[in-house]
Amino acid sequence: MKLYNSLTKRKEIFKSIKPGLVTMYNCGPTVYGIQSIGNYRSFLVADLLKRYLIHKGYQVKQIMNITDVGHLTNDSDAGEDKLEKRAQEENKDPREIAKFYEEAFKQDIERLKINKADKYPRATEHIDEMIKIIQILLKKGYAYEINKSIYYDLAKFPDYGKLSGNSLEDLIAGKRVEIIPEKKNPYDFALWIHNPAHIMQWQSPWGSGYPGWHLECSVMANKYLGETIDIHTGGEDNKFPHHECEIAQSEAANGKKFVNYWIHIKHLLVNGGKMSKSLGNVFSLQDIEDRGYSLLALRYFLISGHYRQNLNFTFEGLKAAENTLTKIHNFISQLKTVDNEKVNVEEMLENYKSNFEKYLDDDLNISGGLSVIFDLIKQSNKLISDNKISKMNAQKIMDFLREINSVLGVIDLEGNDENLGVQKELIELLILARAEFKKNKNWVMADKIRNSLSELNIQLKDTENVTIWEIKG
RNA sequence: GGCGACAUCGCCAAGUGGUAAGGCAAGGGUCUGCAAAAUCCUUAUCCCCGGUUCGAAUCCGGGUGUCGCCUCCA
Repeated sequence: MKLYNSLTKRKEIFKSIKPGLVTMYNCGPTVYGIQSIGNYRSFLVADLLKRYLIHKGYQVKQIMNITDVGHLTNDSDAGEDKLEKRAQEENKDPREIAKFYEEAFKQDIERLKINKADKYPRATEHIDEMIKIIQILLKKGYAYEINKSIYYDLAKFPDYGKLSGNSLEDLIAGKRVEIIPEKKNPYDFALWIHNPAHIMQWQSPWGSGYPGWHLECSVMANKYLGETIDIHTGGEDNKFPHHECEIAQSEAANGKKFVNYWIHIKHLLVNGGKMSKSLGNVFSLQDIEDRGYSLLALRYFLISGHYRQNLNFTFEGLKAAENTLTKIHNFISQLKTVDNEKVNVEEMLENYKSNFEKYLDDDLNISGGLSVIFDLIKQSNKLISDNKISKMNAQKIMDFLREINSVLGVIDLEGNDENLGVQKELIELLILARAEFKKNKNWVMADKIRNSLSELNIQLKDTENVTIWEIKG
């Protein structure tokens, strides 16, 4: 399988450090508010990648950090901490805020059917390790102390910028770097910040303060996954400076390569432009549901665009995704009812499977992967209408879809079968009654049953032999 | 000002040298008591200009346009 590596800027054959095991670190959320669907796009890509690696037979060890100590809005001491800001607005302790939104995040993940990472370590629970790495960097001469704050001395790390394409000279030339007099060089970033005004404080060898915001990822990746990890994912905005700083910290401290494959996920746009609060186009999962769309449709939408391409969110697009899913689910309902003469379906499925993998192997070519589903549906429908699909064949197709869905997670394979209990039997009883009415050409009663069920959100569909039903989405 | 990405049918989106997958939407037909579903058919020469090549959406150069990052952000 190939993955595009942001570091080398080309697709590379993926090879894990240890055979059969992949270590993956995902930049996770800062829990100072409800996460947007944009955030979830990047988490969904990590999920897709993990699911596919598992499909390929790897064991995947996945860590996603929870940032529960605020980042500064800039590297100066005067920066504002988002968590603290929120805490002040809501008149609460920052820890309360973080806890509340972390919980909300975890619920969202479940609702989006994102498989859980092995661990979601919190930044505030790793302050000791952060202090340790700062001490190592100081000892090795990569950092310096000024006024009880510690800065990274980037002049000592010439590789800085190799990920984003920036160079230190460019950064100065770019003149957006704010000059903070106490730093040796304007681009040096903070490892430890002394600022009595900050609410959250920890003790350190340099007095009380709080850690620089790039440290947590270096520390947690190292602690849970090792000094060199296979894959590191994050939104494209993290590439610079965050990931550059992680590299500088980890590689200087450990003397080893930090990450073999960097995966950066392009941003989700809304109506062709940046998602931003001022434009009022930042949507949460709740917003999506409130407008009557299913989260499964959202998952499909967010997953259906290649991760290295901006995906443009519109409600029109979401509607289209929902329609597409309906088509797949209709096919499954149909599949559950067939029972005709036999034809060998295994070869066909083998073919689709290898196509699916051929696409996904190529840097997660999701569009190609999805097209396999539609090809399968088209071919299967033809076989069904030719009465060539037996119950056993239908089962095999279902098993195939289940396998693919272990990677995609966008198909509801259970459909009507789940959580209905007695209701299910009642519905089928009514369908039976309607069949009698139909046989006697009592269209009034037949339509009455159909319409009444429809009002209860149960859609009947007459196929050639039987009537199938499903819950309306 | 610096760094980077992208530009393919009405919309979304594959395709990285051999004459354009797939989804949505639209139109027409079949099936059906009607409806829904299903199904069949129809719709592009790939932003512009120039070059390389027997041959380019695919490579090179130059335009134009869009988007992102450079300050916390997935």
